[in-house]
Amino acid sequence: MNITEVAEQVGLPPKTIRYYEDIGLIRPLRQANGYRAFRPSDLHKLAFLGRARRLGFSIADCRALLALYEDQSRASADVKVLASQHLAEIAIRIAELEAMHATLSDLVVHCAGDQRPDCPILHGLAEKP
Amino acid sequence: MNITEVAEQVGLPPKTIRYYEDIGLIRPLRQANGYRAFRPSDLHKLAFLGRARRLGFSIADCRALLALYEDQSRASADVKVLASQHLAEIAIRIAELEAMHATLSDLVVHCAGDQRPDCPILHGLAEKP
DNA sequence: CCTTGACCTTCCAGTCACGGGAACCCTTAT
DNA sequence: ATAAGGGTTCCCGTGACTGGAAGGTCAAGG
Repeated sequence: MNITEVAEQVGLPPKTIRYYEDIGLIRPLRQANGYRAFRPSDLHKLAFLGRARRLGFSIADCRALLALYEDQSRASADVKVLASQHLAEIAIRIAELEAMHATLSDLVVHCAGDQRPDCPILHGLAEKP
Repeated sequence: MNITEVAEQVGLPPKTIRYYEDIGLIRPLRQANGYRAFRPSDLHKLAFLGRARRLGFSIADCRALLALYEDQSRASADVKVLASQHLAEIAIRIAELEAMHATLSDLVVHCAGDQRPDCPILHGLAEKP
């Protein structure tokens, strides 16, 4: 199975798969012609990585999660700590974005949006503390 | 007024101020010794930029907003379009993060977080569609 | 006058997680 | 034999800075 087909199966671009090999997240074998030879375990890891990335985990987190995934003697507590920290970061980012949204929404609502130059949005950006 | 004091007044690091000059957002004058000479208008622009950035506008957006801010014959409609688009992007990012949060939260809740290796979080990352 | 320390300057490298594109090799079909 | 469509490596660019090195400037103290 060549890289493009693997890419389709796991839902990651070929470039990303090569990059993941570069940084040591996967270590596929090689065929005689130099092409990568992906084992089922490589496919599983890639799919795992794809799902973790889609949940917003950083590459560093993914590396740690993958190590836990591979380690049959892991403690689920270790996984839960990682995931909980990430969950907290997501919550913070949501709160920050909601604050931005509220402030900007306020400004936008009060802007006439016509041909006149007077604009509460620019006023807000220029003058508020 | 030297760059550090300006930085404190407008709430941006000196490095960022130099960077903003680099990319042409501000054009402070120079003193005889080569130090930057900031006019009040430079301070206003920097404060404006700081607030726009804190609302999540990209540098490209900030450049456009600054141009509108400087243009006395602008139409507030142009500002409103920019701000509304950004608002929509913020909303999308919030939705994405909330989806991640919901999924991950589900996984975390079902994880015992003890010394045993069995972990629903890893199961979820490994097996779900 | 000299030095010290705290400024300022420019420039280069690194961040994060890839994506684009060049230059070249391999396989398959015509 | 060649053309199309894989694959490979390698290098550069992204956004918005941040850190750090090398060197110029300034005010105060001995």
